[in-house]
Amino acid sequence: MELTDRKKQLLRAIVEEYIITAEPVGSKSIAQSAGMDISSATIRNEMADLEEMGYLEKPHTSAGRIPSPKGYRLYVNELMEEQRLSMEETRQINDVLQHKMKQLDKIIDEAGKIVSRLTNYPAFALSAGTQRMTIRRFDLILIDDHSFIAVVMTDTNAVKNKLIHLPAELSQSQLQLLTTLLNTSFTGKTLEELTPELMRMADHAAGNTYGLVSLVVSFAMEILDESERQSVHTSGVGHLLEHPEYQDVNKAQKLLSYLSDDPNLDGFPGLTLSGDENTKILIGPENVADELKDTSVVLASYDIGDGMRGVIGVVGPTRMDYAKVAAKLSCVADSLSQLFGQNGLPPCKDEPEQPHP
Amino acid sequence: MELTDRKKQLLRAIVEEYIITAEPVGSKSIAQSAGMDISSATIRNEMADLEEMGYLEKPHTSAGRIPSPKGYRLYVNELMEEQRLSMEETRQINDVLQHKMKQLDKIIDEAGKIVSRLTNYPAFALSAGTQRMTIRRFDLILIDDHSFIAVVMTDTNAVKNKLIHLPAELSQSQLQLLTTLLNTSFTGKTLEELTPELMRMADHAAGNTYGLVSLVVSFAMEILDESERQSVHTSGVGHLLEHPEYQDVNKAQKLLSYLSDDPNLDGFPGLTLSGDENTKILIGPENVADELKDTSVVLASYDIGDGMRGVIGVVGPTRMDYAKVAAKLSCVADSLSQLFGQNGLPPCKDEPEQPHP
DNA sequence: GTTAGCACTCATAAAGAGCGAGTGCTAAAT
DNA sequence: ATTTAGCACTCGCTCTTTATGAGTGCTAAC
Repeated sequence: MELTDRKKQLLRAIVEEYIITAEPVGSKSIAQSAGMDISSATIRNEMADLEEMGYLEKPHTSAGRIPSPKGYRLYVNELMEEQRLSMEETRQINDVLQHKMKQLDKIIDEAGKIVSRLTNYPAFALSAGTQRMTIRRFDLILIDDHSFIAVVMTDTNAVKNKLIHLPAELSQSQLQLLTTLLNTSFTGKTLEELTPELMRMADHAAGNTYGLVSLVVSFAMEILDESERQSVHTSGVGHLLEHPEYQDVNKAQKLLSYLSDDPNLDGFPGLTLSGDENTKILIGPENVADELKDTSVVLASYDIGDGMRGVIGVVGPTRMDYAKVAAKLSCVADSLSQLFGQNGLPPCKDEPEQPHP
Repeated sequence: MELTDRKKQLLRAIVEEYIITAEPVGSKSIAQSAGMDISSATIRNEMADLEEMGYLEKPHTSAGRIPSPKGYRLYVNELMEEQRLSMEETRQINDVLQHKMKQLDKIIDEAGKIVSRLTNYPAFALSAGTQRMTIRRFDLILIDDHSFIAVVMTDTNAVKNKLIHLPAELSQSQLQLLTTLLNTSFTGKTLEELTPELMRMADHAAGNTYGLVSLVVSFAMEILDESERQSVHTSGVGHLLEHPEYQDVNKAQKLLSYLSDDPNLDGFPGLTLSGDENTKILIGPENVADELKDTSVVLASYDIGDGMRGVIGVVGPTRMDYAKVAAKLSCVADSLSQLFGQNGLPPCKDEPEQPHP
């Protein structure tokens, strides 16, 4: 069977109608609304064809048709018009993001909230360290004779610190020595390389020194570990219930707990986003996670700098306004990329004000 | 009308029955179940009295009775038996908390999740800085000739840092000078005192130096501001839909968005927790926030050390197993207090391992 | 290839019937 | 003065029935 141009236009009309009304669409309403000048009977014939080809489905015999996942897929790939946001909308997105807090995870969280508010779907955001990180530099600051602060900077310029207390006394000169030791032996190493290095050191160092070193190094390992692990933030889960497909509490419940009780990362969408694509749409069964099998996900990725990418997305029924959602999402993603790219040092954004020269 | 002892026992039986079944309870079922040896007719009379006194309500003429908020209040205050958790349950709570991550906000988040899983109600956690904080100490670490890390330690021993880049060049000696300046002029000041101090300095300092100082100080102000602001984490919102009172999607929706789209702190429960109480129960209309008017909240507060207290709580229908929930919550709160109290320096918990002496 | 017409299907809404849990009241029993 | 048994009455549920109407598939004419 041939997928004629008219069939495509018809499919498009049906998808768009269904996106708005959430009701199965019948031949008649299409005949009236669509610009095409054909009768409902003809449309019925065409619709029967489209159904046979797998693009449409009937919820039951005497209802209208709804798009199948395959139908949505065709729509997304070929039929959908890229939606352009108004200046106003774009400005809003940028404003809020630029304005709000400066910490990486706060920004990401905030971005999720914006997306959710913008689209009326639950949103999620995950930051992914796709690359092996290493420690660039250690600094130790003496606080009093029983405690010091360890400051660790990674090669992606993230800086973390920790206050460490000791039972034994500690002098400035000891600390100096320690700093040198750390900076010569443990910089430039990945997470996996740190443990063996620590072992090697254990052999030819004083017990005392070794103890201190291992304290700081294990803190560094925590940081690397945490930064490389991906975590999901969801926001706006409440929006789910606004949509008619989730009036059924059971259905909503399932999805809701999947989203809010920190999702199992294994099947979570977005991890599979390959490097060259910026947005991705997963329709119904295309999702890996069981809980999302009749749910669609729209994803956009953004650049955090230094080879790291983050992913932000929304979750909703397969009847989703893909065009609009994709546009909004990609705007937010761009805005994020820009925000992070701004000074090449993402996790520690400078103040916009510069000191007097 | 007299509130006899029998009436109280009756009320208690009704509340407990209703907590389990979520159905209005009739005179007959009480007559059978309750240990009291009285007939259903007598119970009917008593129930009519209780209703007149405002402890019970009828959803409609020919249904059983359900407890009114006033009824729950009496139950909570006088009738409820303190629930004791099994050793096993207590151990679990402690284990998970002790085991999991070491960062303040992560712990709090985790605690929320545990509570939610434990009670099957959505939980929230908020950390409250009830006390004015000040900066105890500044350190600046030179990275290269255009950037340095500012490390700031508050009087509650929280340590934060930030990487700062400059257009102008920077030397180690300049940085040294700056550090001294900051430590003499800006330590021990509260958020409000910092701005005037900065102004004073502006008068008699070189423009260059002033610019640098103001960069670091405004970072310090951000920290103080953020630490003093309260924020809410919610978890397990999905559990809401498990309960029959939220089968009505509209009802659920309202509460859900209130909880998940960061709640307006103004009316949020828990802020009013006065110093001497450890747990608090807010029943239906006792809540300030409109969205919670027919919802109950159980709160427990825990000690973060240094005069700071955090609050953790769950949200659910007024038909809530107050005894059990309160017990679990208070166990988690104790566990948290202990966790933080452990070494007197909450936000920067040490490793459990100590270096060899 | 397109359209008009018509019989057929089937989800959904509205209306009615019957059920039964629960109440309030009255009158007898303790 | 309580307590209890008995009984008529209420009213939310559920189940069934009926009606409605949107939508389809098919056929025959254009």
